[in-house]
Amino acid sequence: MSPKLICATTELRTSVDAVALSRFSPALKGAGGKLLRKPLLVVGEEVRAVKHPRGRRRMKANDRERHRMHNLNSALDALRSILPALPEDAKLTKIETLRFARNYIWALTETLRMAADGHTQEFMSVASELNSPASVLSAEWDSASPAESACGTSADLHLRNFHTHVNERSCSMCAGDEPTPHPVTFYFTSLCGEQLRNTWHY
DNA sequence: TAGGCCATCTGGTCCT
DNA sequence: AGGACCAGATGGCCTA
Repeated sequence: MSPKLICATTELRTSVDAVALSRFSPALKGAGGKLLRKPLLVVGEEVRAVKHPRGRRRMKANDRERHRMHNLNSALDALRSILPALPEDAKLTKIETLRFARNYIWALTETLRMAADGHTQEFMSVASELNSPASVLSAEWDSASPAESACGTSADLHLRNFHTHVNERSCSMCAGDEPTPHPVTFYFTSLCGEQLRNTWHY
């Protein structure tokens, strides 16, 4: 027998007070169409939760878990906000955000490495030739493996133009190496930092 | 309608 | 004991 739902969502107190049973609750839409799930109060469950320490502990644990996941999502949003702009409607999914960030870091590192290797002039020309990321479909920015993309074996290449230039030179990624911070990176960050920002941030 | 993505709940495990 | 973290389960929404 399913729990009996008693009160309306407007009568809810804090999520700590309520027994959260989102699977039984109607979905609510917030600003921007974001899905809001308010827990419904189930009187029988609440009484049980108040009476039994175990139930109360569970409610607190649920609330903490909810809060933890919200923090995680906030961090992901913060990460999305510093990645190159994409078309308005193309909000990256969680997995896409993480992969894109990894690839983006790798790409920037490669850019700096090229500059550090004495290809400053070429680096500048490559940088100036880069298309706006906003003009690239989001799918092309997402890739499971930067190394795959660099080797041209992945269908969904990201930073296509950039990789083209990298591939023409020696590509450490093709040897299966993980991208590692280059000592000279910091030197060039201070030397060319402004130009990099202008290139990659829109 | 199936599949992808997401939010939430839940129980287990580890740590302080 | 209680909190943090994790993975599995579940159900809602959206889109092709």
